[in-house]
Order: sequence, then structure tokens, then C-alpha cells
Amino acid sequence: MSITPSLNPHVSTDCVIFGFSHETLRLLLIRRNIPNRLTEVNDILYALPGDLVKDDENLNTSANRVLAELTGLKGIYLTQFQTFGDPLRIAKPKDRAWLERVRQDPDARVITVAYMALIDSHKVNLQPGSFSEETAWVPIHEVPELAFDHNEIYEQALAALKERVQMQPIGFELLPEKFTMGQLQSLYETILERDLDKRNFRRKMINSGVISPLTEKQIGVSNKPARYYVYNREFAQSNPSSIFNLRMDGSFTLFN
Amino acid sequence: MSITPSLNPHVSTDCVIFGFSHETLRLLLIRRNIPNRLTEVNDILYALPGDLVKDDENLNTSANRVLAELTGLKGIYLTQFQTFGDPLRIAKPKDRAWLERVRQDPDARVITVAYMALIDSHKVNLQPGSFSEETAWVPIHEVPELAFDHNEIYEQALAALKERVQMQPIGFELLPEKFTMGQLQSLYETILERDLDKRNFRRKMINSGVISPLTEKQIGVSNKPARYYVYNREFAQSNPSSIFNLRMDGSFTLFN
DNA sequence: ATAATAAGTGTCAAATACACACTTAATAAA
DNA sequence: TTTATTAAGTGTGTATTTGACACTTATTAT
Repeated sequence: MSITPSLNPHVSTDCVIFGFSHETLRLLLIRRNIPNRLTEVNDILYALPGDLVKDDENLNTSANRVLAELTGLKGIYLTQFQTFGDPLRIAKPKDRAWLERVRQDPDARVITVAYMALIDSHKVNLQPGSFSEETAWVPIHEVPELAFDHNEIYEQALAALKERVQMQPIGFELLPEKFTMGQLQSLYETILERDLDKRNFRRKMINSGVISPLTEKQIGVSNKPARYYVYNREFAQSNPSSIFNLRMDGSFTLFN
Repeated sequence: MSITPSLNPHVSTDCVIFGFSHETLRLLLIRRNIPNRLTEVNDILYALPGDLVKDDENLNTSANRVLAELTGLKGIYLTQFQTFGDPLRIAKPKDRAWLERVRQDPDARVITVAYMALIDSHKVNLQPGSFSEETAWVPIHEVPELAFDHNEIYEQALAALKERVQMQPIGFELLPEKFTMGQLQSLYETILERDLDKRNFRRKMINSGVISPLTEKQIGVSNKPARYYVYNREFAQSNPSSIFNLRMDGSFTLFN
């Protein structure tokens, strides 16, 4: 009788998936057309990808499943950052229509464990089929009204990203394997919403040891070709994250 | 028929409550005597305080309720830090006995949203009545085997505390209104598990502006009496947390 | 050939971090 | 009442890190 017998109707995971392309930080959203009984025109509703958690499934597994179904990718950077459980978070009328299409028990209260994913958006083959709806990379400054409390979730994710990128070497997850110093700096400037000094930035990045230069350089650009670098994932993981403090706000550290 | 009709059987909050007394970081645990059918002796099981979330209740509200029922205190520092949802997290036989006493639906899978509370343990009037079981402040290095996955939750909380205490001025939440520089340093040394230089520590704390000296000093101590300080809660909250970077591990900051 | 573009490079001054030891004020013990 | 004990309180010098700053280089486009 039930379509999704192994889904826990009270717990979901949602993924805030960040990508970086064309010098812009982007969000991967899904779009649904919701029939509006009043206007007889479809409402278009955007939302974060997510799903109910299966009864035998870990939270991390669930988030990874959502991510893999959507992008076809596995093993990408994915981290839990906050759980949202306002009793009214899915109670708006517009959202009800969505839920009625998608959920077996649309009245159930659902708390959602939110994850942040960082992904090289060039790797993604969007697979609209699996969610049978459209997906889109939306620049973070053009994020529309989202379903449920997803705007709040996204904002919290962005804040968390801004914090974490200064503490841990995770920015690289948003770039291709090989990247230039210019791309890296542009990424940081975008996330932090401030300009950084080119020479100081290079010095810090190189000295930190988390990236290594290649001999390979850009070809076909109409300016001095930039050297490519790679992220030393092993190095970063085998060293205390403390060696990589990317704060840049005039703060000072405490203690000897 | 049901005893607790408004409880969501699938979502709970658990509180890792830290206190600091006698130079020791402590955890507030609850203790239950669980009848063991085999030995006919009661098993003693410790656990983190927690409860199922009510259907009309926010997660934060729920955690605050647990905290207030246990300690009688309101308005104390309480922050969500991670959600735990392993499908088997409450499946151990010992834990089943507990659940059967406490839960209407002991078979339900429960995910738990874990909170970290920092509290001046001297303020607490333990109220064993409300949970109708005992509570105890346990030194963190003497934490026994806990129910469910509570050992893991506690360890994650401690790790989170260690991180956050270096980023945000939250250590003060563990101290009385008035405290000495020695107490503060001892607190930090305990949390960070390393010795700190007295002079550098004082300088940093004073310069940060988050504490203010009083004219009042200790009385009745058999050594030079220490000056008392107070935490400038308003100052700390009205300034970007970035001014208060307490890292102390030889890291360096990135960028201008 | 010239223009346009982004890459790449070094130094100095200011701020911060870190290491380090003696004096002081109180009580306790002799 | 002298002496011992204990923790508080205080300053400086060196090394490291930060932050500000401008010109040259390599490539393609015109």
C-alpha cells in the first residue's frame, strides 16, 4: 500500500550544495511545478535537494544518497552543519501543495538535518531524472524564495561556509583538480565578500603547504599564462587543522 | 491511554552540560537503576539528560526545557552542535531496558539533536525530583560508560567546546560572575589540555576587552589575594567575534 | 608593432607572538 | 614573631607574522 515503506516520516536531510563557476558562488537547487488550484497556473517552487531518511539509514548516508542521486557523484565533501526543527517549518500553504505530491504523510512534522556540500561544479552531470524535476545552479545573490524554511537553511549554510573556509582548507573542494592562484583567490574573495591582497594571499597559501605548484601552465589565454596548483589533500588531513588558519580580519590569537 | 500524547517518538534532544569546579571540568549526568532480569541486581546506567521533543516545540525550546527541569536555571548558554541518527544508536540490550521504562514506544528509531550547555555549576540547585532519578557532576576524565551513544555525543561535545573556546568568548559562561585571572587561566588550561604562559595569557585577555577588573579582591586566601574580573557580555556580543581569536597553537592567519 | 590583460614578484614597517624570573601579599607553621 | 608557603602580579627583548604597496612579464588581440 505505502509507496515508501522504509522512510521515517519525521526526519529528513537537506543538502546545501555549493559550486563555483564563472567567478560566482552558486547553489544547486531543484525546481518543481506545483499546480495552484486558484490560478490554474503552475507555481514554480525552488527548494534545496533533500529527502526523508530511510529507517535503516545513517544521516550521513542519507545526505550522500540525496547528493549522489542528484549529481551522480560520490565521495564529495559533505558535512552536517545544523538541524532545523521549527514545528511550523513546513506549514506554509504553498509548501503543503508540494508535500502532498511528494510525501506519504504530508501532515507529519519533519525535522531536517542540514548538510553543506562543496563540489567542483564542472564534475557534475546533473541527473534530472532521479528527482524527476529540474535542477539549476543559481548564483547565491540570485537565490529565489525557496520552499519551507530553505532560505534560512541556505543562509546558515553560507554563514557556516564563510566561517569554515577561514579555519579549514576546504575551499579547494570547490575548484577543479588543477587551479590557478587567481582562481583560488577569486574564490576566497567571493566567499568572504572582500578583496584580498594578491601578494599576501600567495605568500600565505604557499607557506601553508596545502597546495603544490605544477610545472603546467595555462594555454590559450591572452595574458601571461598562470601556473596551475593542486591541493595536497593528504598533507592537509595529516596535519592539525590549526596550521591552516585563514582568518584575515585583524584578529589576534591568544596565548603562547 | 497514552501518557505523553504530545511527544514525537522519533526526535529527542540531549544536553551535554559542562561545569567547572575544583579546577575540574565536569559533566552533568543522570543516573538510573535499571532492573536486570538475569542478575536480579539493579544495573546502574548513566546518561546525558534529554527528552523527546514535543510536537509543538522548537528544538531549542526542548533543550532548554530539559536543562531547566534538571537545574532550575533559565537563560544559560546552550547551543546545538550536532545531530546523531545512527539507526542502531539505541539498540543495545541494556539501553532497551531503560527505554522500556521511559518511552511509550521503545522500538521507535530516535534521532537526537545534541546541545552543549555551559553553566556556572555553583548556580545549580540540582532538582532530582523532576527526572525522578539522581544527577551527578562527573569529572570529564571519569565519565563512565553511558547509555546509548552518549559517550560519542559527549566526546564530540568536548571536541566542539575545545574548538569554540578558542574562537568565541564562551569560557566565561563556566565561571561565576566574579572570577580571578587564575581561575580563568586554569579553566582554559583544563579545556585545552595544555599549560599557558601566565603573563601572555593575562595580556591577551585584558587587551581583548572582554573582561573588566573590579576593585574587589579575594579575602581569606593564604597568599596574595587575586583581583576579581567580570565578563563584559554586552561588549563581546556587540563586537564581531573575530576580535576574539583565542587560538594558541602556533597557527597563523591568512590574508590582509 | 602596439594595446590589453592578468600573472608574477620583494621589501619595509608595524603588530603580534613567545620566552622568560623576580617581587608581593596574604596565611600557616614553627 | 619569625619563617615558610602559596599564588598573584608584573616587563622586556627577540622572532615571527602581517599588511601595505607598484612594477615587470608573458601571452593574445588589434
